[in-house]
Amino acid sequence: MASCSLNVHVVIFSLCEDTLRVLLAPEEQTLWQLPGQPLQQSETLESCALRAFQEQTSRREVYLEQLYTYSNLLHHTQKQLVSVVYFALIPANARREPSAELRWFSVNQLPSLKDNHFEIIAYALRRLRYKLEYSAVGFELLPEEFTLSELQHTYEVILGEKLDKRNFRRRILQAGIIEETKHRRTKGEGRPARLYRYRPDAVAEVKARRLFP
Amino acid sequence: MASCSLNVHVVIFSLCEDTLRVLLAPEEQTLWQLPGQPLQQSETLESCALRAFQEQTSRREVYLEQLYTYSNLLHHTQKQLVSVVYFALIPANARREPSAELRWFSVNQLPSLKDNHFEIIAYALRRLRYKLEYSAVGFELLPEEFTLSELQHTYEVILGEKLDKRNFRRRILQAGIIEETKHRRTKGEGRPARLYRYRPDAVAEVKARRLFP
DNA sequence: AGAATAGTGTCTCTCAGACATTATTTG
DNA sequence: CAAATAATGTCTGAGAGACACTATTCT
Repeated sequence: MASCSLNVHVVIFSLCEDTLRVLLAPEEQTLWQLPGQPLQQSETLESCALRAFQEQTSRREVYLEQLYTYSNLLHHTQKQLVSVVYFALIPANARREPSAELRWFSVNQLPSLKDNHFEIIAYALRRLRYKLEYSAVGFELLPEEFTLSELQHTYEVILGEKLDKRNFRRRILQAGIIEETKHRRTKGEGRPARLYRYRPDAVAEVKARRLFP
Repeated sequence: MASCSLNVHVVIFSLCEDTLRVLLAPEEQTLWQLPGQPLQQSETLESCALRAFQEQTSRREVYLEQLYTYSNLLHHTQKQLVSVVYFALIPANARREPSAELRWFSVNQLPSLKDNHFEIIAYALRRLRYKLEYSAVGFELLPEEFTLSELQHTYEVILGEKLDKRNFRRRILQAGIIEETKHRRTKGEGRPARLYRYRPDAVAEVKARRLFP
């Protein structure tokens, strides 16, 4: 194929101040876009996606997952636009001040976006919510050690609903994917909370209920 | 990016003679590959995928879903190979004799495959099995009207396990995604079976059980 | 002592899973 | 009437969901 520009974009989620946020780059005037770049000849799609937000995190390990590949026909220029989109999760503590002109936007208050980037973010959010229900992806937004209240709060922010504390604890514990540490965290107020950590040997994906059959 | 060849491949599943099969094209000697072709400038990814098996089916509507996008660095040629893979389902009755040199292979007895096509098929199969459990994708392999035994058999072949007849019927019926027709089918032997049809207004995706609520 | 947050147990109701017999047709 | 396939109902156990009080720390 003659002229195909292949770009890789990343939807980067993080939790700031009780809202789920997405990192966006300015496009022009009041128009924003997802961070992204053209695929280089010497890299895989994944390493290109990694590069796209490397400066945004101090973590070696980052949750990164391929989301979807979009194609757009730009009729006026007769150009074919192909974009491979990833989504990534960054814990608040591993985040740096956004470099350049990048800014964190709440998923509930997005600015005007380039191309179909709004649709892409909506899809990424749906996928994140969906994954939360059958895998252990929620930990990726938290520091290595966390309290159960923090974990529950993360779930609540992403799902956009309140959860029952006792049911949450019961299930997350008997799922066997986190383990106690010897540490506690105190906010200076109230009873200090026990810290937990994700069990690296845990089976993160759990079988979903079978609907059919 | 300078030289990127962007191909679209399709994993086409169908049910023949009690086995789940994949349509493959000969590559060279004893090596086979997934049907595919380079993306044209004037088409979207999806229409390119559709084109890749249009001659394989007489159906207007075909179940087609994007699977994953793979990138391969071919070190010796310094070329970048990007392949967007779709998977498709064709009902046995809508299938034609494979054109050209294409052949249907049982997923349990695949030949030697080009590049990472074995991995791709394995992933497509995993996805198909997974989808079967929370969506109504099984109908896409059957004619418009089908008996419950045929439907159950489809599930059994794909999942590779026997299912309980009563539980299967109970759940598939109370899920409300199929409806009775007035027709019956008889094989000439045994009691004729009632024919059902997929309800086009049905909500095919059902909520999965929440693991971590 | 009061404020703040952490931590804990029970009951009910739904639904998945196991299981065997009767009904209808054809030759 | 024999053979073949279709169709149907019940019981049990696991777990999701609703719900309120006690425990620990700090000031």
